[in-house]
This record gives sequence, C-alpha cells and structure tokens, in this order.
Amino acid sequence: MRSRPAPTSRPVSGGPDAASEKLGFRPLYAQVRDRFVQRLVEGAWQPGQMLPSELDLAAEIGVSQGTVRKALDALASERLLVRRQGRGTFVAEHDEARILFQFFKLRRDSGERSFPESRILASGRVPARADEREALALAAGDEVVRIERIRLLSGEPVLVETLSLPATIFGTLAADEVPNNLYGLYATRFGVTVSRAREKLKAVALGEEDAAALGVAAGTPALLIDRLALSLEGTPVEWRVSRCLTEDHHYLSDLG
Amino acid sequence: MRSRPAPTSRPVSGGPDAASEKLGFRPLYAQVRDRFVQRLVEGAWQPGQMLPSELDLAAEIGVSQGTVRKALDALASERLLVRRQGRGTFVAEHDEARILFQFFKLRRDSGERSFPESRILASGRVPARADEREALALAAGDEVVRIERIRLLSGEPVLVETLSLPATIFGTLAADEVPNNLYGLYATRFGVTVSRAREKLKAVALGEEDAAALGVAAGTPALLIDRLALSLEGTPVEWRVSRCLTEDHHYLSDLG
DNA sequence: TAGTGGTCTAGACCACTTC
DNA sequence: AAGTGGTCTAGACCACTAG
Repeated sequence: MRSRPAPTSRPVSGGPDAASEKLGFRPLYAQVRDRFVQRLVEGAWQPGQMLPSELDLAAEIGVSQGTVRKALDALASERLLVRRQGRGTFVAEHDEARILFQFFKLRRDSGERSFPESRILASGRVPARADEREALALAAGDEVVRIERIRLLSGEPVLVETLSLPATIFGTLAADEVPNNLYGLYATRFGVTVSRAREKLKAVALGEEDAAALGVAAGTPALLIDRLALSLEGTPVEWRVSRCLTEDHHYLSDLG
Repeated sequence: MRSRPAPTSRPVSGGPDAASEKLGFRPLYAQVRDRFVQRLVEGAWQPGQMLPSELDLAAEIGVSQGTVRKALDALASERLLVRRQGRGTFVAEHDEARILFQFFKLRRDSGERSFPESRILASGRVPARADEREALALAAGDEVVRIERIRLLSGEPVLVETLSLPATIFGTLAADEVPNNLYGLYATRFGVTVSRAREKLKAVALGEEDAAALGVAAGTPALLIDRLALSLEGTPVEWRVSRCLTEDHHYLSDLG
C-alpha cells in the first residue's frame, strides 16, 4: 500500500510513511478507498458484482481488516457500493429504484413518487453551443448529442427537458435507443457512472413552445432545474435543463 | 449501558445482551449516541461547550473508547457536535456561518453567498390557522407567533416570507427582538435546537401584495419554498413559507 | 510537553444469509 | 454449518493544538 518502499511480506505495522514525509497526509484507508475507486473506473469491478470479502481484500493489499472496512464504508456512504450483512459487498447499480431515490426529487403533492415515462421530441448529434461548451467544459468545435424530451407522471405531462451529452463519449447514442432510465444506459453501454450532480433551481415563465408541449398557457410559472451530472472521476458528462409544472408537484429537498 | 440488569463496575465485555433478547437490536454505540442526544436535549451540554475526552466518557459510561468514538462520530455527522483534532469535541452552535452553510440554499448566480438582512413587516401572537395547525401538528385553539418579513441580499429585496411558530414554545417572543439569525435565538433564548428541515419547492406567480413588497409586477414568477424545521427531538418548531425572486439568484441543491 | 482527536492493528464475538 | 458484514474491545502510535 505504501508508495515508495517495496512491500515485503507483512508491510504495514503502524501508520503511513511515504505520505507523512510530505506535507500532505492521506490516511491509509483513504489510499485504499482511492485504489478501490480506480478499480471501479477501470471496470475491473462491474455493477452488480460481488466484491471479495474484507479479509481477502485486506490480505491482498496488506492492511488490516479494519482499514479495508473504513474504505468500503466510505464508498458505501458515497453510494458507489452496497453492503448487506450476511451477503457481501456489491458494486452499486443504476437501477430505477436508486435513480428515483438519489436523483429524482420531484414528488406528487400527495407525497407518493413514481418514475416518469419519457417521450422523445428531438434528438441528434450537433455542434455544441457556447452554453453547452461552458457547462460541459468542451472545446470550440466539439460536438454534443442533444435530446429534447417530455416526461409524464401518471400520464400527465409535467416537464420538458433538454439534455446535452459530450459526443466524445456518447457520440454513438442513437435516438431510438434512449430508454427511460438514462443513467443505467450510461453505465452499461458507455461505462460511465454518474456519481453525483448539482442542481440550480429558478422560477421562470414558460415560453410559447414549452407551454404548448405541456398543454398549458404561455407564461405559466415553471420550475427551472439546471442539472450538471458528474462521473466517478468528477468530469461533467451530462447537462440537463428541465422546465417543470408544479401545480400538483413539488421538488423535495432535505436539509440537515 | 444495558437496559435491564443493574450494571456492576465493569459491565460490558462483548456485545449487547438485553437488546438481543428482543427482536430489535440496537448496537451499543447507538445507545451511547442516544444517551448523548439526551444530554443535549436536557441542556446538560450547552452550545459551544467542550465535551469530556473520549477516554473520560468511555470510563464514565463503561464502554471502550472505540464505542464512544463511533457515537461521537455519528453526532458529528449529524452536525450536532463539532470535532477538532488536537482541541476537543464541542457542541455545535447556530452561528451565521453554519446557518449559511446548512440552511440557506439561495445563491447569487455568480456563485457567492451572503447572509441576507431582514426587515419585519408584521409580527404577533394569533390563533393558528388550519394550515398552520396541520404543518406544526397543533390542536384546535392553539396559538402561533406569526412573523412576516422581507429579506434583502446586497440591499436588494429578494424574498418575502411568513414564519409560524408554536406559541407554547415561542409565546414570549417580542416583535422588536427578532434578529437576523433566528435559529441562534431559538437555541439561546428558548433552548430549542433546529437540527434538520425539509423544504418543498414550487414555482408560482406573485400576488399583488408580495409583488408590491418586492417592488416587481404582480404575476412575476417566484420560487415558493415551504420549509418545516424540526427540533432535536423531531418535533416541528417552525413553519416558513418564502416567495423568492430568482432573476439573479438560484436555489442550490447537491445530489449524491 | 501534555492533552486531544485520528489512525491502525489484532482478535473475539454477534447478527444475518445461504446452503 | 459456513461465510459474510457488523460490533466491541484493547492498545499502540500519529497529527494537531495549546500552554
């Protein structure tokens, strides 16, 4: 686990050494965590796969079980792994349940939540606009896959959204293969795991087109959600701007 | 620490016992955590106060240092305690910096965030309306302290809000003593710690009064934030409905 | 220098799941 | 019964802060 001296058979007995020579100090369990993340990024550990037991991992790396445990617990709290007592530790999957819980904050006012169905309005690979280049950190001349769709809850249209994806990653995405659960597709087809996102919310008046698509009058107030989704490595992989009707729905945010 | 047998001098040697007799199983560190929360609720540990060291607490309760550590770490992750290496463990305070970070999600579009100043429009103790009774779980005939105020960022009015507080707790709150940082006052004057809140967001069109107060045209889209704040014990202590202009501001939500 | 929290280890036992 | 993660303990040492 240390970065400099060649590990002998039983390397670590106290704390870190190479790390403490520098000013920065990175605990052993954090280094182990990073090593595990690397395996996820490389795809050595696939979604749904069961990891070796804590003791096996500890023996392989040459640290104690407790240190491996801290690393695995950290990754579980980041929702990259799922731990189940008696069964094992697994790589998290982007199934609908997880998306619904982690990334979909819109609820019926009654409190129930359901996964929205989607209807594609337009889709294609086009040169990135300036705002798309800025959001996704692209260079001039880069392309994006741009998707416009409408989403319905219980059959009612509640939002229209525009998605912009870097063509360098998603260039081969065809319009007719856009599923309801996009993040699952990103993972299985492109090996990209969306691990977190930041959303900026505003209130706006709907324009003519959006209003028509949603079947309401132009000028109707709508919740604007500007989402930037980041991969495991922290690079932006999706920019999504949604305009939502909030007559019967709300965005739920838990603080604290 | 066990709930049934009278503890002798050195009680615990393995795991829980009384707990495992029942179907439910509550780990030792969770019981220790609960015991610490109780001290916070009772006010035995005051905001800003330094706690005894881990070893002292462990000796007092009769568990190992590691178990006390897990309990303290849990409370620190709930932001009820603040731990600082080399200094000690302290009871968290509701200073402006914490409020700004934990409860105030409105940002300038430029990204900077600042604490808004407040201007009281109206304030008084009145019978609770039906919606207030429902939000705060009050009974018919109960009273609330209702406050209407406007808040400004960099001198610009950005939101109007209505706060409803149970009079049973905050009945003695006078209009002229409402500070900018309310949660700090709740803690110091009423012994109530706001530990978490849930917010529901919608987009609405401003009514005549709100629009006039904010100096914009009626019908301007605004972000409606409906916040219910909960105390340490989990009881609702404040209901707050804000209408925010989002021309130059947005609500920031981090997912993942 | 002393005291605090933070890390790491080692080993025992408990709770849960599966065979 | 075997294997997994979860809890608990005990003790050593490290990093940070303050007097």
